[in-house]
Amino acid sequence: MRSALLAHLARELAESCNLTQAEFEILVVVSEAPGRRIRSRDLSAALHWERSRLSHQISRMEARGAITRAACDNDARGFDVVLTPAGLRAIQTAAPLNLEAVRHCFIDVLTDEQLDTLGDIAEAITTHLESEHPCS
Amino acid sequence: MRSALLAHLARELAESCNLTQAEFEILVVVSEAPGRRIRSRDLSAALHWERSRLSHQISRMEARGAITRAACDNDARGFDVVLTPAGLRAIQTAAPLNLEAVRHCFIDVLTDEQLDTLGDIAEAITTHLESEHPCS
DNA sequence: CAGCTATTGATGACATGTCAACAAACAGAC
DNA sequence: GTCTGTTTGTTGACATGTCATCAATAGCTG
Repeated sequence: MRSALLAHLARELAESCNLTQAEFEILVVVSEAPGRRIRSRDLSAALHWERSRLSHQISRMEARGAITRAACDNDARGFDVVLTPAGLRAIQTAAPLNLEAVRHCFIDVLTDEQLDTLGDIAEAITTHLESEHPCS
Repeated sequence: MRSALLAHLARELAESCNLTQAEFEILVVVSEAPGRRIRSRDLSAALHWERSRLSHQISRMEARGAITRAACDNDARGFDVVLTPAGLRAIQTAAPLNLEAVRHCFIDVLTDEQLDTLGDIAEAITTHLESEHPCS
């Protein structure tokens, strides 16, 4: 169920906006950050991605023109990820469409009660996992 | 939640049995098939995998000695995937461990009521998706 | 049987993710 | 300041997944 749902959402995203799931996630976080810019380190933490994965992905997206790297103020090692106008347009187009898709395929299909229970389930499992694996 | 859970299970699988998620799935289906052999076409259908992906994966697993290709009776195009003794041992070791991990991280954490609801949720969404996307 | 179309796997190009090793910059102890 | 260990991001090798394409075979229709 889970994989079918995610595959469906990813497909819709790709078809309607020409965006990858990964690209979408990055754009969401960057666009929500103050000043529409965020340091690479914080981005990887927000996404729970490895730094290396993020580095590759940023390179690809930079090549496609959705984001750019900008010098970081107080740390010469890092840099800020900044949305280009094109990237901003992309996320502004995609976000409402994706929201609508999620609502249509997920929220609307379930009762309020089921949604509540699902929230409890997610919380229970997450808590349990964290108690077992504090590292990650 | 979902991704953390799956990542946790995959990690346990890898650590305890030296098996990939993909390898595990294949071994499960093959070991459950009559005669512990199954045709490639049917395997890809059972897993909802692309044939190409399966082809690559089978090549890799064949190289590692978990399975072999055997001629198929009534169709010279296809072949049967057969477990080697090593593959059989691997799945027989891994299956109970994985079952235990799932139980520990998932089933035991939830109430019976939550499990019931989760089943309903999965069914509702799956049904809805299929009605929208009959092709897949 | 001959000819056409569908099915089945394989393959190569490419996109993406992980891992280990690395260099540069930071930060604290001295 | 300098040493030392840590953090940050990059890189290259590799594993894996997708896509388009291909060859061989099946199977149907005349």
